[in-house]
Amino acid sequence: MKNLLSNLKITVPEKIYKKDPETSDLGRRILEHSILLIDEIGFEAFTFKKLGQRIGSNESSIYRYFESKHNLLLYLTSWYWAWLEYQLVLETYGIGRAEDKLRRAIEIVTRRVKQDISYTFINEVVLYRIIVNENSKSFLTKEVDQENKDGYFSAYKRIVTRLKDMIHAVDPKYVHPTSLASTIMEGALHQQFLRDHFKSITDCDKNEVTPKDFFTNLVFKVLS
Amino acid sequence: MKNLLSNLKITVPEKIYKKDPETSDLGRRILEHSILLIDEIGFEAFTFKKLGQRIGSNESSIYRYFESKHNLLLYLTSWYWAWLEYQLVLETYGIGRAEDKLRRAIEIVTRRVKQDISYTFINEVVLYRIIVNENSKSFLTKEVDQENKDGYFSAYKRIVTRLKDMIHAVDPKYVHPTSLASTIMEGALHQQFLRDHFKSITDCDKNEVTPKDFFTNLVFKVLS
DNA sequence: GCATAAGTGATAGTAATACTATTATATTTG
DNA sequence: CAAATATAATAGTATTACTATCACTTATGC
Repeated sequence: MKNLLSNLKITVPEKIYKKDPETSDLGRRILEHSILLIDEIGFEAFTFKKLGQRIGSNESSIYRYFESKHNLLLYLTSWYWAWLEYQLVLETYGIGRAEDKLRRAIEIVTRRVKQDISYTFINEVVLYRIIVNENSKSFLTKEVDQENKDGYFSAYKRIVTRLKDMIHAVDPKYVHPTSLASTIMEGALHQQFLRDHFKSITDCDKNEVTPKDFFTNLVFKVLS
Repeated sequence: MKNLLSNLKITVPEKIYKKDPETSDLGRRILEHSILLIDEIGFEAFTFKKLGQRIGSNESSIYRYFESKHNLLLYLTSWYWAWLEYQLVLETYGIGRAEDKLRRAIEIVTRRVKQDISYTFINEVVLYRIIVNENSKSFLTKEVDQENKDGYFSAYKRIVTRLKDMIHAVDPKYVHPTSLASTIMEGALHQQFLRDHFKSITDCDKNEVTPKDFFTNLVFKVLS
């Protein structure tokens, strides 16, 4: 799987960037260090000036790749969801039994990324923390409908749809498979956030419970 | 109930504000119009200067009430959750059967606010839209742990705990009542957002389905 | 090998943001 | 009526989120 992934280029909707950051050394440094810097100081305090200082480059050069820090965030989140979609497709491809397939899928979309898997300039462990903390900010904006039309959220929506199809395969009579799928996706991130900051309103981390355990149990109770 | 509520003052943690906005005419205008303006232009574009122009007052006067727009958002979200907690307590108080009580509670925390109920300067219908669009931004910050210690999120956490207790009363053997409760709370807002902006990844609004229907069905399947 | 284009860095500049400080004036309260 | 408090007006600061220009370097095409 590692080999497969390292040969595949994760595709991000073109309109998100002005110039493809994967095609140059500076672009790759922008991606690598924007992830580290956003993780360190948070998206609100993150600026292109600070990033430029960090990578020994100029603010104006970074603007040649992304027209705003919001678009850079869209790039990072799109990259992550496209990457997760590959994991999901590859790791569930060979599974025949619908129930096993769904069980595996839930594991994939709810697990905390703990290892840098594809060995590129993108550190997936840190990127995952950014997803937990900042993903919602990519769509909770006044521009969401236009950006949705431009296809910026398509990777995320495709994952939800794949999950929905797997839920449907297990129980074709269940009437809310799409909402269940989107609840798992968003809920998993939320539970991860709660276990880091609001332990009193989650069961995760008590008795070794993980978001995977919670959602697996939930889904199969709902479908059985 | 209307009378009860109009006599009760919704209490927001003191440290959130520099001067209690409910104690003066200017303060009340700040609350009233910040809700309307944030709803119109979004939290990112909202500034104290624009709010000042809108209410015929001065930027610096608004800073005497709130030290930043982030704290104003914390005030509004805290107010909403405190208000919702009253609704929850009052509307479930007399219900004896655990199952009926939980059913009612789910309805209360998942329903879209459609009527301005308590007739104050706070428009709850518009405030609810702000909660859907902006609530996550109140805690997805680097300051969350300190602000949590200062009690800024206590009303929200109390609602989750009350819901958890009701879930436990229905099924004491269910092992993840707290995560289920927090999933309902966050998931309801998310489903509302999806039905406004990402219809393809929710079942809500198809065949008259509401977040209440989805979560009621889900919870009672999980607990039965 | 040379011209052209493309990429980068440096600098400057602009409008707006997110505040703080000061002072004058108006209003409330004791 | 005096004292305290609240508000408005103005000014000022550091930073943000960009845009524009120009010089310099490096890659590419013929």
